[in-house]
Amino acid sequence: MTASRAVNNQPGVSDEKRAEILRIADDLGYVANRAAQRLSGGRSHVIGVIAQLHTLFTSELVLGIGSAGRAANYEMLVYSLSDADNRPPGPILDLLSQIVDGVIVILPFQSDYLASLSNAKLPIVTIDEGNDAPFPKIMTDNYQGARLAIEHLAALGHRRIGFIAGNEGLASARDRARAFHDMRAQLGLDADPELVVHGNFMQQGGFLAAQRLMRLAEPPTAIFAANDMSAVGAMAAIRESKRSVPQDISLIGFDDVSVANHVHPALTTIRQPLTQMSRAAVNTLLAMISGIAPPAERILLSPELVARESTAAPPLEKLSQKPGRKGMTR
Amino acid sequence: MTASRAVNNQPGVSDEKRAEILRIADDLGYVANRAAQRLSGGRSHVIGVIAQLHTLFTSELVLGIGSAGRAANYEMLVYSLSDADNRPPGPILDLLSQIVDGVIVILPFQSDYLASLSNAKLPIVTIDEGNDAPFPKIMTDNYQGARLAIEHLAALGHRRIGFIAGNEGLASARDRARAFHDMRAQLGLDADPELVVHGNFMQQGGFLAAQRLMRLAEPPTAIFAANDMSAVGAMAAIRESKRSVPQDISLIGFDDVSVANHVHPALTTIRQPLTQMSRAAVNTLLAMISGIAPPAERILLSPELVARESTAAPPLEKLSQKPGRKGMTR
DNA sequence: ATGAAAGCGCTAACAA
DNA sequence: TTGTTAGCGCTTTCAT
Repeated sequence: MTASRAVNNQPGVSDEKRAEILRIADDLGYVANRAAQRLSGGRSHVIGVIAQLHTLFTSELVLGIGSAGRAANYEMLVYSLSDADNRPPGPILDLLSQIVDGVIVILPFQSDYLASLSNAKLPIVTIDEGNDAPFPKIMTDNYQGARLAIEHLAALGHRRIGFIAGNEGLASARDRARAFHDMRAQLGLDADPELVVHGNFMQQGGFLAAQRLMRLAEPPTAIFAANDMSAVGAMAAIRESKRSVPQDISLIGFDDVSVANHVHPALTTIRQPLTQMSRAAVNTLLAMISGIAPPAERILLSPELVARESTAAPPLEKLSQKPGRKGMTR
Repeated sequence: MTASRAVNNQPGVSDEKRAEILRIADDLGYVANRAAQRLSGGRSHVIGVIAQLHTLFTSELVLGIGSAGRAANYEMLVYSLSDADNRPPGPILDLLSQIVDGVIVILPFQSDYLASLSNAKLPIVTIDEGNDAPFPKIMTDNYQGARLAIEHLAALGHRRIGFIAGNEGLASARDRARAFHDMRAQLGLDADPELVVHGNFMQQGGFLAAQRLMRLAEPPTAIFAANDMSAVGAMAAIRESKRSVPQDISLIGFDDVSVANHVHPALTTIRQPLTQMSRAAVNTLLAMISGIAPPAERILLSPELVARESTAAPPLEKLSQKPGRKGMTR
């Protein structure tokens, strides 16, 4: 009836009638039934998010998507993937598609998720990965970010830089590793293979990794951790080895998750533009929902160096191996 | 038609017909439309969760609810409250009620949330607060937990114990504070009011609070932080003051969030039985959905002391002020 | 044991 | 500009 048009701001209703209808609707405390809207082929004005809520980075991203959505008058519902969840995403998408107009997928650690996503009949945008998937992908330029990190350390005078790698299943981790190796070669830094250790993007992995670096015959003077949580773990291991950050060892992370700024010393890191990412994801998705072709197959956002307290010049006695300086005590 | 009965395991279908229907359904890749189920007055087998995803504790609880739900063949959808969200919960519940069979609310920092929740026409269970709300509440015995913490410290020999309080708007924080004061009096511990400092359940608040404690003319030999995140912040402040945990200062937290075990030294803490809590919440909710009256208006779960590395006996020279011992150097 | 009819709240396509 | 009709996928209730 006319009421539907009025409530949905659609043309073809006289101003008086519209005002009257809205008044009555308000009096009645009318709330649109989104499920019914969707069932009858319309739009529910709800977007779905599929995410693994295990990391701070993901939670913050979800929060950002929520705000961005709300700003566009869209509600958000989250489907939380459990860590051990190996079920195919098909049924989940089926469930969501009954309610939401489109889905933003923050890719989980387990890859191969994309394959089954591809034949969904719902607008989808992915965040943080999915190189060869048939829908738009929002990501930070991880390669460029890692370059910034190494350049920062090199500019401070570090030549022997350790690297705590991330989860190899993730493209983001691979890009950061690639940049590390490239920059190391390019800048002529110490290429000792022992300086590269495995991590898993989590605190504990960072701790173990840094422990190994600290036990090296000649430990690095700086460490680049592939994400902030690893860096926080690394910080504990460095302290445990009776060294201090940044006096003895400089430490830089990646993400700029909120803890980075609350840890002590505050962590120097590469900021992923979370707000921009969530906004870009929402905008792209809404465009697709409106039938507009996605603006770009891949949106690459620029990371940024946030210099805080955990990086400094290396200790003087290690500054260089130039003859004549070696052995200086201070 | 008969198909509905067959799919829903309802009586009144011959075994052959049922088998045939299920086979065909499977062939067709049939997936029930939950929205339609709900629209027509049935059950969607989806539960909703309203939560603020800002703290690790909340995220872990949500994950737990998801598993518990899945175990009972229920899916879960999360509505994420943004931190600055002051909108009344009414519309959110309206939205959710179109999709889910019941809602678990993890109460956000802003209180007064309950009032508007009360006239919902949907089964609701709250976690962690809501003393005088008209629905079941699941919570840990915070008072008892805080008692365990103080008793642990006292048993190690501490007499001068600092307390980093939590967000006063939360009943859980108030209960823990109350227990601290009661136990202090009961055990005859040092009652210096300067030993109690404000916190906000977050890392940064804990850091600031511990800083104040460390600057006291006579700092405490042990600190009880009202939650783990505060404790992690406090640990940084203690270190910054050139003291070490637990040699100089013992530290105990509350929650047993996953980082507690990954921090170094690993944090002694009071464990909230997260799995039990989420299971209890889900079970209670499912019972209500089935029309069974909730088993209890309030389910109180028992916390548990998890002794790790951050607590120890106080330094010998501070052990007591008994004449004749004072001034001992070791 | 099976099926037919009606309706949940909406929107699309059409008629007036 | 307004209203009517049909149908989205289900679960009732009431026949058969």
